[in-house]
Amino acid sequence: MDNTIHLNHLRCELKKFVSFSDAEWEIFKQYLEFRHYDKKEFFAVPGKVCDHMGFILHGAMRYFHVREGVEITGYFSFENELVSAYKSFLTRLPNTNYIQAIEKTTLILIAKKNFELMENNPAIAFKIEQFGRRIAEYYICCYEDRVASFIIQSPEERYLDMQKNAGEIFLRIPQHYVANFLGITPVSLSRIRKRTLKVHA
Amino acid sequence: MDNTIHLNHLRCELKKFVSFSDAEWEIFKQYLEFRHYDKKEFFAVPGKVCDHMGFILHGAMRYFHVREGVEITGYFSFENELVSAYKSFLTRLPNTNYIQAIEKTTLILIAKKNFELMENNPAIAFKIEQFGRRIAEYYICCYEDRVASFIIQSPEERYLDMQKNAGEIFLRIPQHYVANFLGITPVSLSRIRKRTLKVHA
DNA sequence: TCAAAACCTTATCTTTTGTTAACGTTTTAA
DNA sequence: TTAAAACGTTAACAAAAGATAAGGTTTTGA
Repeated sequence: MDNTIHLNHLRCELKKFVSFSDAEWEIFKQYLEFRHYDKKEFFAVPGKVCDHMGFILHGAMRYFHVREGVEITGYFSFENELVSAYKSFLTRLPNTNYIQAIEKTTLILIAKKNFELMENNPAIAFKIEQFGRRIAEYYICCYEDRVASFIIQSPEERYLDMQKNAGEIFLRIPQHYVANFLGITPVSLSRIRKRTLKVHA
Repeated sequence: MDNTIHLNHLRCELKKFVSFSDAEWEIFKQYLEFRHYDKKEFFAVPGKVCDHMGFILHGAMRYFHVREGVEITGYFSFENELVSAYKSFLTRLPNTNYIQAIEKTTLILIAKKNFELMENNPAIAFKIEQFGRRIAEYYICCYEDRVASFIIQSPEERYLDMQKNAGEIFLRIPQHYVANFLGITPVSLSRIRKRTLKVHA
């Protein structure tokens, strides 16, 4: 199978973090693997160290914790986004949540050990260091906003914001997952939807 | 004034991110400034780009938003921690919250422009890149836990966890600030305290 | 195709939180 | 030193959310 198209796509998408020279890209792409996940297949599970970072070519992933036997969804990732149990990937400590494909999903993977090989390869070490930094900084910006939303906004306001800014999500994700993401129960989200519908009608 | 002791202290504390060689440290420390903040003095305000990252030698800082004229506290930083409006510092976009000293506080500052100078100085660029990466990765791990706490835990559970793991905070921070940090109102925290007190009595 | 599972809504009841205000104590600053 | 401000608690009521269960629809998978 020829994956050239997908690798070029990846290189292009990664420009929002860092631009690889042709020489660097030749090295970098050697360390990538393609992997397909069926719906409901797991990318990461609790108790195991997360050894990979993935780039989503197509599909979607769901992050969730299990607490007293109940799944609580904390996050989603979609096409052209990265996916990883980042803390575990960074610290090599056992992961604490599940990451699962919620559609048929194809990832391009980078193994932690390959990351480390590149970090020790002078031809690409600096670029990898930049790459890792930009990714981390990008996610910090996202996290800053997300934490602020929990501090400043009510669940209803979070829902309305999400509907405005990420309405697409609702077309692909069951509402009871979205509810968890907003920090509330599915029943509560259903009520909020009913409430806010009347305002617009 | 001789700040050698404080600079050595900083170098030691930064080892949790990265170790500077003697040569690198000589360069790095040239770019640092000391600054004192009186109680209630601002490190960052909304609408202005945050141009510095600070290391707290002593004192404490409070992060808060103002919403409809009301202050909502989102975070604190203490001795030997970093302080910055990180997203603004990284993106050069106007900051959206206040960062204020809540005690007499002394910081060692790095200006963004000095960071950039070092990023372009071959003698230290790689180390700076590593430094920036490790800081970002460190905060990502913190944020991952903090977001999870909002998704998984009730306010009461967050309070009990905080009391267990960061009890020291309560000795220095007014409770109505802590309440915001937990995502609730001061009145609600007061009730939670009363409730949970009875369990232990 | 068809039974099972998943999903969303609704209802009921309980618990928790928000809001506002009052009160007493402590801290602050002139 | 002293008046003002800040702080924590409590009360009363309203609003919102959690828990549980039931019902109907849609999706899934054998």
